[in-house]
Amino acid sequence: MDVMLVRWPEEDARLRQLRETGSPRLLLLNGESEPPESSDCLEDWIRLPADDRDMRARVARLASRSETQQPAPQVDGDGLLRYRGRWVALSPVESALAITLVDRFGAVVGRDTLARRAWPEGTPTRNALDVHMLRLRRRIAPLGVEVRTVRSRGYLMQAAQPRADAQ
Amino acid sequence: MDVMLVRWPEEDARLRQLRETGSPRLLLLNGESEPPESSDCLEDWIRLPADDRDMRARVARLASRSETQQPAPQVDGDGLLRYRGRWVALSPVESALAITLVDRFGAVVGRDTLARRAWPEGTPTRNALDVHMLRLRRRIAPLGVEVRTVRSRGYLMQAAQPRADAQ
DNA sequence: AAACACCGTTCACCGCGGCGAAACAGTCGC
DNA sequence: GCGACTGTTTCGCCGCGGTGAACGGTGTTT
Repeated sequence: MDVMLVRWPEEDARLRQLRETGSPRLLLLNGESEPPESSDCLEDWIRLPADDRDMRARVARLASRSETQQPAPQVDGDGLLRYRGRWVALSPVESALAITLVDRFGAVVGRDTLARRAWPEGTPTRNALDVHMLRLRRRIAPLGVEVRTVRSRGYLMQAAQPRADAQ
Repeated sequence: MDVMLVRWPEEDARLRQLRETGSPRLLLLNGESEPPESSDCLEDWIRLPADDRDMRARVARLASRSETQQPAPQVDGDGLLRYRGRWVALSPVESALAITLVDRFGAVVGRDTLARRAWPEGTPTRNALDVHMLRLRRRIAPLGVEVRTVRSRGYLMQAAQPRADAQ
């Protein structure tokens, strides 16, 4: 993942967004600004004007860290979906769906596969899966994970992409 | 844990030792030295001569990281729950519950497990556990420790986190 | 182009049960 | 007797699973 450069404190809004999505970021401090207090391992800062080698070294270090971080969420035995140090509790049905999606993280999982995992005895209604996918989406959104629809194919879980219409 | 200051590259031997033990460390680069390549979250560096605020900020960040990476409280033989240098006294029942939760710090512990530890002879009532969990929560809150409910699965003890619903 | 079927999203609602929380009461130790 | 500890009752919220319905986009048929 690319390391984002953020002017600080000018681009505070952008910084918050990057923190949400867990993107590695290097803050470029202007003049006499106080360094930020975050202890996040994917955040670093440097004071301008900066030596070019120093900046490259810090960018490289952030990039290395973001690579060694496990990119896929995990669902533990207690129905907790963990991602980047945070977690949310899932309901039993949501767990079954999430386990299947995490298992093929980044790839499409068919609706029939999901339905069989969630209801081995048979799907209740046509709508049931959709509703539970909606609930799962909202539940995991705060973690920066999203479920995308692939029409007539199924669903795909991935790290949340920054919204294009973000304002 | 205290952050160690290391002159670099002069004190290279000492740096290796600190890396071995996992101590948080700040490298003080002399003149034109190349920055080190470690991506360890408990290692940082700064080029001399350095602004005093900048150095304090980096030391504080390393200290914060080293603390949050070993966040498990302890319950001693006298029913004292200790965390980050502070403590609170627990009642016998609360101790039994806290010991079980600390043992699986950060993971879910089932209600039945907790009930068996607290009352080996048999649980008094359904609600007894709830009430004691409520009391334990209030007791340990001042230390920055919280017990989260995972519905229909059990309870989970962890370092108190800023409320996620505040936005 | 208009009509249509298909697919997926979202909302409102219901029944059930787990859990939170307050209030009260009993017990024990100092 | 006072305070800490424990257990019980009661009330009520809210999470969960399921259902029906309204809405909208898409591709196909006429």
